[in-house]
Amino acid sequence: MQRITEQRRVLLEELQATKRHPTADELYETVRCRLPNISLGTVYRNLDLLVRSGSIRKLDKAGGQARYDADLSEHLHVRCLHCGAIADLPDDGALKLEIPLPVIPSYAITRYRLEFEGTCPGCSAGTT
Amino acid sequence: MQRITEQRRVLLEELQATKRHPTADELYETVRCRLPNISLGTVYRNLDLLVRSGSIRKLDKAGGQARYDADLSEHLHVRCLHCGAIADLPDDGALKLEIPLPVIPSYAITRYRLEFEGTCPGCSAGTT
DNA sequence: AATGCTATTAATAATGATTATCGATACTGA
DNA sequence: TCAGTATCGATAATCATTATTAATAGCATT
Ligand SMILES: [Mn+2]
Ligand SMILES: [Mn+2]
Ligand SMILES: [Zn+2]
Ligand SMILES: [Zn+2]
Repeated sequence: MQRITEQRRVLLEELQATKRHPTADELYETVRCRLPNISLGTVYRNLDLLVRSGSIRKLDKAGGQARYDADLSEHLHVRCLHCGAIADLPDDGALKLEIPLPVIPSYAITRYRLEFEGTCPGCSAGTT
Repeated sequence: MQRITEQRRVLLEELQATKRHPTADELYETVRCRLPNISLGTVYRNLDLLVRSGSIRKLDKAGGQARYDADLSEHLHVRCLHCGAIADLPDDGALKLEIPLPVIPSYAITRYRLEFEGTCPGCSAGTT
């Protein structure tokens, strides 16, 4: 009962084709080249469906637009504080983080959120 | 030129008097007992001023209300996925996390966000 | 005390990302 | 074929937060 519509398929394809962690807005612009009549609501609806079915990840952020990632492999992100762009951290080398879940009486801690922040190459070039 | 208004002082006092990490809304209700005419905009404005002056911390969250903390000591938080409540992690014992900032060429990584998630005692009691 | 200056306020409107609604359309399977 | 329903595009609504604005209050100088 979960159809594979053109809109959903193209959306997933375009997200899988980029390493840029685009926002719903950016994805909307991209997808419009192939589906000129798609509406922004459809983009949001299908991104939500894809997240819920486990096909993509949502990288949300207070006070800004969420970004989406079709790379389901375990990896961490760094977010630029100036432009909001997200980049993958290479997990080669020193970054083998093992974060143990804390144990608190009667509190069931199931997971954590970890994200790095800084200034991306583009924005540090502008701030010369 | 930064006056210490009654509204600002009471707001800070009430936040310092609780361990509950209240939202702007909750703080608004609390403060109205002492300042019945305060407006929600004033609460937001002064919380923002207090954050910017380093007197309190803001714990924001995508798709929900931000919460505020007057405890400036270094400590971590756990957020309940059901009710949104935030609790402090006791930093005694095993939780001496040392997270090294990753080094990426031309990317200036300055800090990280780490937050745990789970189910608080109240919500796990309800889900019996 | 009177004047001028500016920070702040309460009330209210606006913003912006996301979600909900709805009538129309397109699949799907009996 | 045809009922049932998933999805669509368009558009309105939501909701936390921020901006605007006219009025007021604090402070300094005359
Ligand atoms: Mn990624
Ligand atoms: Mn705390
Ligand atoms: Zn940047
Ligand atoms: Zn809870």
